[in-house]
Amino acid sequence: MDDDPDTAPTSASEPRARLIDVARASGVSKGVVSRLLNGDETIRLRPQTRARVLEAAERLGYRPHAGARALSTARAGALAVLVPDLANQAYAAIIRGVYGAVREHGYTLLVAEDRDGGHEAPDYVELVRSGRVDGLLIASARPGHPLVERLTADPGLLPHVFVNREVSGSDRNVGLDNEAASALVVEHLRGHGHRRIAMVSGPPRLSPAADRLHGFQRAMRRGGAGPGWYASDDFSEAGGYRAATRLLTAHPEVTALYTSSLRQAVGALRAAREAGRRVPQDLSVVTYDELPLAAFLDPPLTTVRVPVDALGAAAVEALLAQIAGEPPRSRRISAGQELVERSSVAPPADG
Amino acid sequence: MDDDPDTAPTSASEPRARLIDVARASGVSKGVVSRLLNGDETIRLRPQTRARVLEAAERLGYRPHAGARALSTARAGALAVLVPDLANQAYAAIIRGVYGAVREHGYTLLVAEDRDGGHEAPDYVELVRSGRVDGLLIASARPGHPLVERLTADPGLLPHVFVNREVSGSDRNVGLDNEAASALVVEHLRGHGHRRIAMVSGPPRLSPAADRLHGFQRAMRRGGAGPGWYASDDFSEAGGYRAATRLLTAHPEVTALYTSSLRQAVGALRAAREAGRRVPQDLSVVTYDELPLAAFLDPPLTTVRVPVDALGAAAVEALLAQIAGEPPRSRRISAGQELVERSSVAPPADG
DNA sequence: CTGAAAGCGCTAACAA
DNA sequence: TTGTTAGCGCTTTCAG
Repeated sequence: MDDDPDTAPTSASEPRARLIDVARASGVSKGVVSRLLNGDETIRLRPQTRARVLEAAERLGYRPHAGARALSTARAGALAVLVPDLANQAYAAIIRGVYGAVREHGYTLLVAEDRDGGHEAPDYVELVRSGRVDGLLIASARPGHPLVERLTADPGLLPHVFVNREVSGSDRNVGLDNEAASALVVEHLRGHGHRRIAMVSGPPRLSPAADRLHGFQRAMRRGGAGPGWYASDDFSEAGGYRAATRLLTAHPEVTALYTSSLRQAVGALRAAREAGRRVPQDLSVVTYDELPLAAFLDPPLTTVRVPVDALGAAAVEALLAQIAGEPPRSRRISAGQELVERSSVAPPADG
Repeated sequence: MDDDPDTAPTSASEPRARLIDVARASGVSKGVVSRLLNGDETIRLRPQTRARVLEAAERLGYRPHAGARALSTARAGALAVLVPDLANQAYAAIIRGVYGAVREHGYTLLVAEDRDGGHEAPDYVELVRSGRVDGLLIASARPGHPLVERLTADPGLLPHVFVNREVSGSDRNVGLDNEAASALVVEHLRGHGHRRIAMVSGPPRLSPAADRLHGFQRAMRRGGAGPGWYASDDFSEAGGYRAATRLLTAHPEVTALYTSSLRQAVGALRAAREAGRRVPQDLSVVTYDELPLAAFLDPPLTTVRVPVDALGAAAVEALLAQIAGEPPRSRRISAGQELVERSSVAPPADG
């Protein structure tokens, strides 16, 4: 993969080496070079020929032209990932997970921000139809999203998977076990003696939010303490602030708060301050999203870490399988969730 | 640009329409369609022919194949932007700025994370040499970076600009006026009566960090209060924490802190807490990076906003000019900096 | 085992 | 004003 910058022709004036240049330099035909370089198993060269070709390719710094290849194979060799918000670290984590997997498969990744109120949204379908990418990893699904609606109406339109956010009715969802993550939190809190737990939930129509809430309620009921309270709002700081404020005023007896995103946690922390409640002495807080910031908040937050890399890998594999013509199927990653304990959880004041 | 999803052929089975399909459907030749669709001025069709072609293209949902076009024009129609850290909101802002400009020029943008300790770094040169993109917007430059060194040794290797982080000796830097931003902060603080101001600076070898520090010192001297104190560390939460701690213990007389990034500010806030200093009563804080999080910290932080969109636009323009064959030249955006006042600044306790 | 040649979809130079 | 045609660089089938 790597080439040596010292031997490769790097000067601007020097035109890029083409397949035919390598062929000529090594005294064989284009076909041979192509097949060899692409790892064609059926090709049987005598060792010295093979070495000669390889050496020439190396020496000339040969790189296949992506466009030419795309033209003749009808494959772009690239995938695109759509995230709703680039400024959100949680999506950066998803992108990284996806990126690693994409590279491992020798593909290029195109990252696009598919914002909610996005001005005139770019046409992602076009990305595929123009042959720039072979398929879409969609992490920005939401009800009413034009692309999602088009895709649910006609799933065969283009290869795609929905990452993290599931689309009901689709057989191309790749997600995490959000319910289990919530259960982990509830168990942790109960283990510390909390019974009156409230949850700051996300937008109810977004599947991860709904699943986290559902998991929370199930775990609470399982613990025999009723479903607990909750308030839904945006995944943002402002959303967390509002929801936590509502919760804390309506149910002052709450001793622990579980927020659905780190950004919400930041807002909830502010709400707690304004309500005059110290964390963790007067209120314990646990949040979804294990990110560096969590360790630097006041106090450092206990979080649930979820296997984002595995998510990315699974999503890419599902998409590639689809591109290869296999029938689509949804997947859920459930292993690898864990609690990261810091200092935002303490036993409730009244035991 | 937009096509109507209802009339365009969306079914998977339907093969994509090619240029020749449009030509046949409208009874003209490929050349005509190509020239018309590409806005060739010299072409003079009779109105009804033109309408017929346009209608056919629309009806068939024609999208030029990016690879084929790249092959015949020797242009990919795409650019790549390299950022050091996707999880950093500051770079998300840069990406957005760049993205807008790229779209306006009808190009596609490829976002890549070019991490410092990045495992085996992908070969970004390859991105260009393989014809996948036409040039690189590099926001991840740092001393010792292999790509940067290669590019300074041989700038003609590929079209590129260094965004935000300048590379000394290069004539392809597009940056902000970091010194002016710092001056703004110092003036604001002095206006509130502060004289003993310290700065939490970034890695000294990164140009924005050095420039911000330099601007700080100049502004301080200009105010006749000596250069002020400073401590350098990473742009991260941990870096801000360490530097602020050092500053606060070595110079307890400091009444105001200026941090070089929002992440540093988060760490500095923690350091202040641990030093028993309330913000802003005992210590005022102002930071670089105007981002949503700033409003939700405790207390909400006063920040400097810098014109990131203009940065992106200028960078893209510079790169496109270079691709078009114009001689490269560096640019600096200086207008549009402003202070966003929140509640982390108060007059010093001792006047 | 290796070479030749067709063709992927598009642009642009040249004819008509 | 519009049509024809020769590539762009690569893969792949089919001969040799």
